[in-house]
Amino acid sequence: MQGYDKYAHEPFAVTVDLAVLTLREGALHVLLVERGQEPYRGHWALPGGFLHPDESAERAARRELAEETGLADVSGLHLEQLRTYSEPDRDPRMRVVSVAFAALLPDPPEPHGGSDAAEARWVPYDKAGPLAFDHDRILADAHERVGAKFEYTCLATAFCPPEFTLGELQQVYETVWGTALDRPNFRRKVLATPGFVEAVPGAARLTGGRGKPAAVYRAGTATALYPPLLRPSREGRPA
Amino acid sequence: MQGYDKYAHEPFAVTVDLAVLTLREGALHVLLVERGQEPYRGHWALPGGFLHPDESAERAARRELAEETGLADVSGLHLEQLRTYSEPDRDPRMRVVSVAFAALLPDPPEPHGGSDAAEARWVPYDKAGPLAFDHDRILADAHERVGAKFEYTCLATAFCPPEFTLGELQQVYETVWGTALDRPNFRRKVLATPGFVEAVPGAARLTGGRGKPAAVYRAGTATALYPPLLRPSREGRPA
DNA sequence: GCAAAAGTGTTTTTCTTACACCCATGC
DNA sequence: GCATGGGTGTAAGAAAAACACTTTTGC
Repeated sequence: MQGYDKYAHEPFAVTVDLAVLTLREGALHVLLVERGQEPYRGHWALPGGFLHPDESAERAARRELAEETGLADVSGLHLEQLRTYSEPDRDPRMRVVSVAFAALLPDPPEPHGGSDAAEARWVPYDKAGPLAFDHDRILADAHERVGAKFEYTCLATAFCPPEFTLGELQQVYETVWGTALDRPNFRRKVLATPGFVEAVPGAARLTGGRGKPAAVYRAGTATALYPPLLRPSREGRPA
Repeated sequence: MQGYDKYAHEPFAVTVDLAVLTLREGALHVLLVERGQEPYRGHWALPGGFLHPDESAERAARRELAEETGLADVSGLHLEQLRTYSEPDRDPRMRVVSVAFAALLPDPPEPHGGSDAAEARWVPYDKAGPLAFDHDRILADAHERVGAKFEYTCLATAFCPPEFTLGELQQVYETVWGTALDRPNFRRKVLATPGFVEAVPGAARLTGGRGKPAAVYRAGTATALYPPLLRPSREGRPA
């Protein structure tokens, strides 16, 4: 941090990139925008943009998220800084350092209409083809991070609407992890963690058209999950 | 990522800040430098510096680490990106976005002599008084991150020299977590995880002057630790 | 009645925890 | 001998995993 003047005149552009994840019809989706200019014109990319002079990366991410999704109320949504991508050649035109975030939304908040000219769209995670820049890696990192945090935090409720059933919460886990979970054990685990969910007294909802109506819950106040709820598959888990 | 020109002329300075941690005489230490100029002249701060035009934040962090510690071989050392601090007012003079890293060294690699003019010194973690800028927070975040990663990765060996005993490895855990662990259980856990440590065949070392010589181990190839080795205290654990 | 989804119970196994105890060394 | 640190054994408890079974709804 000493030697301010030395390289102070080698400025960098600083951007945020957003991996906005949601669940639609039981599948993980990501918000992508189609690039309207070079480089990568016509390719899909993660939404994002430059930091304004007076805002932090977190604020910039929230602003971009609001702009891209058309949502005015993004205050309560989960936004998590992933890491910063700074390879010198990650943008062919100029030196761009990008602070990446993962954002979690309950269901499609709206089909969204971005304020930017470029088209934006929810795309199934698996079909989010080759993206522009290093966005494939950012997206993969976001998925991995979210999956890992599901193990030891109550983050999964961020994918759920204000009121949800345990079956829906379990589907969130199963979709993000890509594995099936045992329902009885999942129930017990969630209910045994104080503050993970809290029951909505009278409510009950019919989920699949058939079957017994399910009890309705709200997200609790707890953030940590102890003991953790570990993913079944050990293979291919990064450090 | 669209709209390159919009704010492209509001450049930011980009720096790296390093929370370099090591264990000396059973206590966690952090590498600090004394600032030779305003602001915070005379205060202690985390080492760091500006990104060069052609290097990534990771490379810059490694370069600064080598410069500050006087170590030529910092290639194998553990360097982990923490997060990026970008509050607009974090530096009173100009807009500086800083990518923070945590670095783990086995013992003092040397008393180190920095190439920079400012004095650098190992300081006990607890006595790392109020630091310049937001470095107190960065340091606390680094400690928390390292402690958390000890639970589910084999990271602790990064604090150990190439050859170490299980008692020494246990001390690493105890020092970073600030809690005592049960020796028999710790042993079993470590040895039950394939690839965490591997025995050095003939070797044995006398650790405390007295007592039975301990078997010597090397770091294994595994990175993940499954099942995890969870910290005993659940209180005050962040999300 | 049947299928589908929610919810309960139980058993087995695995992991954690808390100890008691033995071994090898320096003094 | 005895203090010190390394290493082994074991039994109780907690948690995870597997799976059988009941309940309530729509058709």
